[in-house]
Amino acid sequence: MEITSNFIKSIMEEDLNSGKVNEIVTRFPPEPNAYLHIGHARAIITNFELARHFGGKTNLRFDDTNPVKEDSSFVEAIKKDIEWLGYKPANILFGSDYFDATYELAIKLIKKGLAYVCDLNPDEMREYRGTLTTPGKDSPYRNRTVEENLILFENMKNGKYQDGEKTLRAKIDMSSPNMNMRDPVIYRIIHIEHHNTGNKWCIYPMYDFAHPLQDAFEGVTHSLCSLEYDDHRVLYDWFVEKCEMEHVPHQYEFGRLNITNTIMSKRYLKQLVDEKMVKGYDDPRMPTLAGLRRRGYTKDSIINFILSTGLSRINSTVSSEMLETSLRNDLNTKVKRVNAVIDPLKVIIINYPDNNVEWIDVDFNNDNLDLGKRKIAFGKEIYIEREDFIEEKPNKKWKRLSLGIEVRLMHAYFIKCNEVIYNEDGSIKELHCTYDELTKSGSGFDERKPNGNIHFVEASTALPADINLFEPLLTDSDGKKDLFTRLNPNSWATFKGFVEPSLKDTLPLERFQFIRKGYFTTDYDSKKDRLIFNRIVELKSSFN
RNA sequence: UGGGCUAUGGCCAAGUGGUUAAGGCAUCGGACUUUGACUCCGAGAUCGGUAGUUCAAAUCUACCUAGCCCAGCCA
Repeated sequence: MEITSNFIKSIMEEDLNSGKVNEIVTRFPPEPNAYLHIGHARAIITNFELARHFGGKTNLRFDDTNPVKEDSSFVEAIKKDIEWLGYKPANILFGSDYFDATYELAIKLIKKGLAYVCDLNPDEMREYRGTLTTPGKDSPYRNRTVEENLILFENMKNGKYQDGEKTLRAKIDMSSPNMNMRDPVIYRIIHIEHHNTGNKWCIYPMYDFAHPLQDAFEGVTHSLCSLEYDDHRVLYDWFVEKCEMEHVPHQYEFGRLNITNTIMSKRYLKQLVDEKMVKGYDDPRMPTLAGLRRRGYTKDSIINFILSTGLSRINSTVSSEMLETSLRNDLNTKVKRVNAVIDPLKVIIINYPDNNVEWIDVDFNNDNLDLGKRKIAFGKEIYIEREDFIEEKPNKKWKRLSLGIEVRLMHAYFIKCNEVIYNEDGSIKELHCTYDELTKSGSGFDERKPNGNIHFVEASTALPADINLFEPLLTDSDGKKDLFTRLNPNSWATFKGFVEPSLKDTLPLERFQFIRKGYFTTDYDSKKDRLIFNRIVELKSSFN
């Protein structure tokens, strides 16, 4: 799928045509403090696809300017996710690669009288900043001399002060209606080991200062970010200008992507993992890229989904059905379609010979014959889906099995149900049916139509399997409620089912359509003697 | 009268003065069907509101309304 028309694409076209830039250079700048989720996929895909469309390039740059929150384990996870999506960064970089250069630029600002060391503590600074409707007032330290600031800043760098004791601030305008311009902090003191630079530094640049400079260092032309940075843009431009950067990058903002029934908050995702409400960041119910991968989503389904949602300056919420549709479209003709019974109900064909199993040749996928054929078994005892039987046909629309009703077992015979055998508790134990030898599939029989077609597996040859079905993690979307009270107790259900013999040697992440039941993938933990499948999505259904 | 941003069918989203206002998802009809799947037909908006400019406006102007973001030494 080609990236659709959007406002950023238009800007890039104009910039290329006007000669403002010779090449499109973008970057994806994750902070290595969490796993990437489907919301991040929009940023990744937009940056990479746009650059690719124009023959440009994209860097992966870890925004690691705050060592108290960041960790190299996240660096590896993020790299893996991007690689999985199929994108190859032109360069893999770290904000911390530029700490020396950034430090020099801070000194440059001091020398130009545009930055000063401030002794205000956090409470005082908040007080001096003013409010949304009232201007702030100048820090008492605002007019220190360049010489004094230079010495103080060097002392900061050399570890002469405690965390929080001093900051370096840009000298802009304490009465600006834009809070970001009220002398923002650009360096703070943090005595903690950094995952990349170790203990070399005890001062770290703030995002607003570091980010535009990093973009400029790398020759980024179009720096894409989300809407909430809109009123940081003037500050972004201020730093690029005042630091006299050779390359002048420009920031453009787009809206975040939300999906219905999906948790898109780093904090909540972390809480789910930390409090063991899920089995980790790659739990198949998680909207992390790692979780979606384990769930069985293909990278193409995710990319196509993102591209199909478009891009604008609106924070949008698209239906989760769109993601599901994208997966179905991707897999429909690509994967084998096989028989699996998730919630088995035993059926005995009373007029079929004992101890006999016949094998039937069947295409793996009618719509893609290249996938080949396999043999499916039929015999005296079979399993069908418990939900495919109701004693009394409820209405004319019911296209499954009922007492006295005849259906076709796909690729095999018509069967008619004659008797229901019950357990002591009144539940259905098994069904006694008869089959009609004349109705064998492929025989050309057309004397009568069955009341629908259902799938089955032959009992003696079927492979037992754990089949996991998922529902959304939360029961509602009221973000005000406590996470615990919103948890969906049915988000993970495991069934003891059976699959057809052709799945004997399946490997993790192989994908199938279980006929009439949805798309499934073989779980990472699946073994030859203990098959495990995860449902990716159900098939679309106009029933119910 | 703090600043900024946004407003096209149920959800996304093209469209930048002249088109019957693209497309996708969802929905509702219908055809087909050995998956109630797929596929194929068909159905739906006058563009937040009001007033203007113009031969002509979703596209320009003004005003209004609604929503989102900003007061971290987070990003």
